[in-house]
Amino acid sequence: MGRPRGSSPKVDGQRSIEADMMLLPITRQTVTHQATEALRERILRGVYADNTPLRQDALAAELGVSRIPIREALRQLEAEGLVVFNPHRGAVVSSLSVEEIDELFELRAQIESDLVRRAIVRTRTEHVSRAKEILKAYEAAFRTGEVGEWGKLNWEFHSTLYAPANRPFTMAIIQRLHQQSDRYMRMQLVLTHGESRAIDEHRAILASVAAQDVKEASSLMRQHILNAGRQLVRFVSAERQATESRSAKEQRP
Amino acid sequence: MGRPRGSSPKVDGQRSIEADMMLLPITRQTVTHQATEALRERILRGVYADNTPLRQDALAAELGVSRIPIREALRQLEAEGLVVFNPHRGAVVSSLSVEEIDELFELRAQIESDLVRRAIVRTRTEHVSRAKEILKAYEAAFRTGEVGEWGKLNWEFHSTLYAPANRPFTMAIIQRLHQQSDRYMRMQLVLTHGESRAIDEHRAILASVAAQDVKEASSLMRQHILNAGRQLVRFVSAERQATESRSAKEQRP
DNA sequence: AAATGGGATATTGTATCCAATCAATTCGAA
DNA sequence: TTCGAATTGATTGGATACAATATCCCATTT
Repeated sequence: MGRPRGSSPKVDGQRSIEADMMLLPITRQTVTHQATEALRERILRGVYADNTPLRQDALAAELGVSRIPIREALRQLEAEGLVVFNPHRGAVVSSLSVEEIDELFELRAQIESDLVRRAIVRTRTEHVSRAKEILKAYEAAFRTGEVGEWGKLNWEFHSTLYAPANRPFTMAIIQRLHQQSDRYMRMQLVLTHGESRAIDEHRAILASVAAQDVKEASSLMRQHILNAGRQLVRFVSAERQATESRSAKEQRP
Repeated sequence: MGRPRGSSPKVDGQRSIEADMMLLPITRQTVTHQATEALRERILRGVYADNTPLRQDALAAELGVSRIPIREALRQLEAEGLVVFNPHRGAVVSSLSVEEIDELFELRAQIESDLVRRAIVRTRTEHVSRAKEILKAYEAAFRTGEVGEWGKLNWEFHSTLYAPANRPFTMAIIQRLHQQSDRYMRMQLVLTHGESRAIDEHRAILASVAAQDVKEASSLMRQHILNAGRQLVRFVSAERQATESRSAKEQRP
């Protein structure tokens, strides 16, 4: 599933093509696709923070492409909820209200607790061991403060547990919800040096999954997500309160 | 909402502008936005059926615009799951497998039964009367066979019941799931002249909502959606079986 | 002080051009 | 004949240049 197409070498031409193949093993993707991924990555990693205006020319220059793929990428990210378009005023990185964050986590709790319930009866030992591996990497990233990796590994852990449920449709939706929530979780981790409660919760979840305890696993997952949500809502509220009063002070110094 | 722009006559010149203003009061939308809506509408109404290739040039000519807004619209629809891109081969209208349809309805049942549960305690009489109005229009459209209106009214009915829950995030997701499912329901209605079971179920749901019976409403909603899903899965399975054996016959006559 | 009227700066959209790629068909050889 | 390779035709992917809007800001005017 990894690389779309290994070769199709097309030796025909002259000869430098082979050399190119060596240097760029495979880049078999359209520029639009690459731009979409690059921009999504930057938004998720916080390079472009909330409400950052995304100027087409600047992005095009930055990625070394024309504006066409940039615009298509932005449209796609708009549909994913990561950017918002204002006609003739451009795109900005989307921002979730506290209420939306709260709703987001409640929705996740509902869907994901059901997913783990469905998955657990079909979970094989290889799933568990794979989840265990990911958890190790996750905890390492947590300790070393690599918040960039954190989000990806967190999703990998969760999705590994859900995979046996065989619900591709639901998974796609949940992945987007994870994207949104991880964006703020990452910020929280950076600024608070992270609570390690999530680690314990992950371990407990994995243990109950390994033990095939459907009820327990589902319940733990639900609480895990709701806990994270509550914590995050508190954090974001405080954060916004702070910046708000700060900007108010700037207005009349 | 019919035609995006009657013509774009480009009369520019001197004075016909006033006349245009009279005819088209204000169309304050970007062409990309209009193209997106036009294409989405056509896909949902079955003008472009499953797996129909969507040629950029053809669509551009059809809508009287250039290829750029078409491509951006297609990207957006791709993110909505209505079209699928194949690099260098173009976009085609997406098609759901029977398994995906099944999953889709189970997911809807889960989320929407919860939504109505949350909504019901905040439901006011005006919500109920509005839902009753929509239901009347819905049944009328059902009788007269206006399957185009059907999907829209079905969504309006459901969303009216969910609105008091105040869950914009969840609503956006559910709306997309409705889009996907209505696409196939519409086909079913056309070809089977429609079962009227949905009408009875809708009435029962509305009655339980009006009676503030949380448990009953949630349960009815869940069954309503699962029923529709089961019915649709049967229909689509049979349909695909038929066309499959038909095309097999064509291959060796 | 409020309203008006330009620019300046973006985005939005069109038009053209070219390269890369895929699909189909033709061509050639076993 | 049949299988495989090369050619061709059509389409997408992408760049560039340019025209058109729309918004924001700011100076000017009333």
